[in-house]
Amino acid sequence: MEKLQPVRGTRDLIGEDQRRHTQVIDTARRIAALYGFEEWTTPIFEDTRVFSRGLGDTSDVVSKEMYSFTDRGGDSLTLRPENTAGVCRALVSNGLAQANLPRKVFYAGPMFRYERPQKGRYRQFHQIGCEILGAAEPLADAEVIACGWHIQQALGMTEGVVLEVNTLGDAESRDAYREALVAHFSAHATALSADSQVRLAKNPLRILDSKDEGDRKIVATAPDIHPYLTASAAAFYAAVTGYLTAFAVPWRENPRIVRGLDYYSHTAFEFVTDRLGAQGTVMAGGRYDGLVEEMGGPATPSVGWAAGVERLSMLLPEAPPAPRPVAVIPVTEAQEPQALAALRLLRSAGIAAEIGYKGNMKRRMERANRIGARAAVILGEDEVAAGNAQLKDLTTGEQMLVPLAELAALLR
RNA sequence: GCGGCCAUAGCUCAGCUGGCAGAGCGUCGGCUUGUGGUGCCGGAUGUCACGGGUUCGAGCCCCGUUGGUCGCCCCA
Repeated sequence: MEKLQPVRGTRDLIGEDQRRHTQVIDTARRIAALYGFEEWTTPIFEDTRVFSRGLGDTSDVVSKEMYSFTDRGGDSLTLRPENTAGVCRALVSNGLAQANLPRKVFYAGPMFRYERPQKGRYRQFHQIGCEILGAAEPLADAEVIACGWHIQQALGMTEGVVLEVNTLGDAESRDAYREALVAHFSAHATALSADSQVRLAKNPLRILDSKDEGDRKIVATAPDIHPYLTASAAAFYAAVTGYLTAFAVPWRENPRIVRGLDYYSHTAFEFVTDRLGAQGTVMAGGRYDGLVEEMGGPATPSVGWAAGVERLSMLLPEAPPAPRPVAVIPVTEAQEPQALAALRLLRSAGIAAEIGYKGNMKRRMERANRIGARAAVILGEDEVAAGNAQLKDLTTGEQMLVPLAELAALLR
């Protein structure tokens, strides 16, 4: 029979991998709650239009990178490639866009993109994210970034990670900037890489993050957006960065950060590291003032970010340790009832405890060691008769006789 | 969609110019019938990724496929 393997770009989370994953999500959930975010869970698949609206036709995203399928009712459905669109759709579907804004949403869960896997990049991967829906104020941008920064701090990974911030301005600023960029790159068109010559026609902003050596020289002399900002867009950017400083979040300006889609405006930011090969972005986000309208809701200015759990897991300074239970060991079968009673006692006291299902005492000791038990509670005929147990510390090897009544307190 | 590198035991890997399939770790058993982890002795484990080809003979050479990995494209 053919050996079954996980499908390309998917993987199992077991042992240390799962503990890292859990730590990232639990920590993010806890910190996000401190900032007033409530957790939402939206469906893993949606009507394809939830994701295709607003994407336009400038990229391969819709045609090549979504897991889309037709269900038995003939509807086109898509496994969610990201969760911002789903959250915006949920806001509208549940009638929440009408009142009580802004709404602050945290989410965590699997996402799916049909891509070639590489370091930190999978076909089923996991994201956490925070969105503030219905807030046009720059304080919202700064707060959502501060929350992301705080999560990374709580995970102990801010060493080597830098927050880069830029603005895309408003529509008027961006149109002017795009024109200037096209003029600059057109003047060097023949020197551009083949990829970038295509970008020049399709999505000129993307030339700014080309990895081609020759392109980079031309990019270096390309204009920044800042001279093209309208007065109000410039004021918005100044307010966001001022609030970041007030929140004590270290940041630096990177005028090369862009976004490809039209519904983005103003703030764009990325937390980047050089420790993940080609996949240097750890957490990325920005302001999207047009997306909720794309979902059929009212104009709802919003800002948020998403982060890949796999990448955050790889950056954890150390793996969370495996839990170390207490092993309860009857010396012979005759002590099994007392062993079960001790198990119950320990678990009721909130102490993780295990019992082997078979084997003599030696086997059970070996198993206790293998599962990483921190202590063994050994119940023999003599101990049981006197209401005692042997309590053995499996790290030091020290063993002492203790009354059963004191067990839980000694192991807490 | 495109390219570089890789694929031998559960894991990490060695395998000479093409000549009997190997090591360490792990695992199992024993030394030790009321004590793990450290010691000593012993055992088991392979479609050498898959399919073709060359050869007296292929883990090794050639072609293809699949998978992994690192990049490119893309990155909502």
